[in-house]
Amino acid sequence: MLPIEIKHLVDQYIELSFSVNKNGESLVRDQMNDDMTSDQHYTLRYIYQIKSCTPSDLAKKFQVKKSAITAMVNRMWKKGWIQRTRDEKDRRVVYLTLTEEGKALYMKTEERIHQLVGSMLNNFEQEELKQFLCTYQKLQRVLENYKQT
Amino acid sequence: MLPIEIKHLVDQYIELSFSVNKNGESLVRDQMNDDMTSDQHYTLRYIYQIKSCTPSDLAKKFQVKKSAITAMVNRMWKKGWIQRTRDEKDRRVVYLTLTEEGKALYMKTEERIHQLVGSMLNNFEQEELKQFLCTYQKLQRVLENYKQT
DNA sequence: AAATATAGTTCATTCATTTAACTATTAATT
DNA sequence: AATTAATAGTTAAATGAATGAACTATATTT
Repeated sequence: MLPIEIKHLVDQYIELSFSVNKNGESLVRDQMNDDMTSDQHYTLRYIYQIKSCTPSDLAKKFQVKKSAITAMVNRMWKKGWIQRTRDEKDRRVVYLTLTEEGKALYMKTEERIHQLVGSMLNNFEQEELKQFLCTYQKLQRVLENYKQT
Repeated sequence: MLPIEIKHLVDQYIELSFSVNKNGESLVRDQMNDDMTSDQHYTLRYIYQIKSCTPSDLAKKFQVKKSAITAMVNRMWKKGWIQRTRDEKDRRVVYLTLTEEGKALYMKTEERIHQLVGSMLNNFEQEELKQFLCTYQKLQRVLENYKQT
C-alpha cells in the first residue's frame, strides 16, 4: 500500500472512531435513567453477564486502576444495585454481584439500548453487517495483543 | 432477518464497540504526554484541522454542554495551548485557535498515534479495511440522523 | 423601546481517574 | 517456622470532565 494511502485510511479511522463513539455514547446516555451513567450501566452489564466478578476483573475490563473501581462500586453500592461478599477461602478477594434491584434496572435499560442499536443496525444489509462485525472482531483481537506488548 | 439473529448481531456490536473503545482509548492515552488527556488531544486535533472554531462548535462536536467546553478550554488555555479572540462584528462570539506551542504538541502526539493506528491497521488487507471503513462511515451518518430525531 | 434569543461564563455538585500510602491476607524463601 | 514477597482491595488527596441553573453581554425580533 502506498504510504499516502495508508495515511488517509488511518485518518479516516481516527475520525470515524471519534465521532461514532461520541455520538453513540450520547445516544446511549439518552436511554438511561438520570441517576445512572454509561460506565455504571456497562458495569451492571458485565456483572450481569458473568454473574459474579472481582474488582480486579472490572479494572482489567475497563482498563482503569483498581481504586477507580472501588469508587465506582461504592457509588453503585450506595444506590443498592451491587453487593459485596468476601471469598471464604482467600479472604483478600471480594465478589461483586447484582442485587435484584440492580438486575431489574439493568434489564430495563438494556432493553431500551437494544431497541436503539437494533433500529440503527436495521439500516444495513445482513451481509454487510456481518462482514463489518467480523472485521471489528479482528480489530478487537489486534488491540488485545497490543495491550500485552 | 430472524429476530433472534438480529439480537445476536446487536449483542455482538454492543460488546465489540465497548471493548474496542476501552482498549483503544487506553492505548491512545499511552501515546500522550502525562500533562495531556485524550479529550484535550481531540480538542487540539479538531481546532488544528479547522484552524479556528467557537466553543459552541466544540460542544456540538463533543456532544457536551457549553459549560463543559469552557472548563476544558480554560485548562488548555492555562497550559498555553489555546488562544481566545473575540469576533469584532458579533462580540458574543469567541474564536479558539492553537498557539504555536499547541500546534507543536498536537503534531508530536498525533504522529505517535498515527504510528500506533497505522501499525494496527496493517494487520488488514486493503480491501477488507476499505469495506470496513465504508460501513463505519454509513454508521456515522445513521448516528447523525438519530441525533436530530 | 421592550422582549426574546444567542454565545459564553461562573458556580456548585457529582462522577471518574490516578498516584501513593495503607490494611489484610496469602504465597514464597531462607 | 519465621521472615519476606506478592496480591486484593481500600483510602485519601488531587485533577479532569460533565451537568444544570443563574448570570453577563450582545444581537435580533416584534
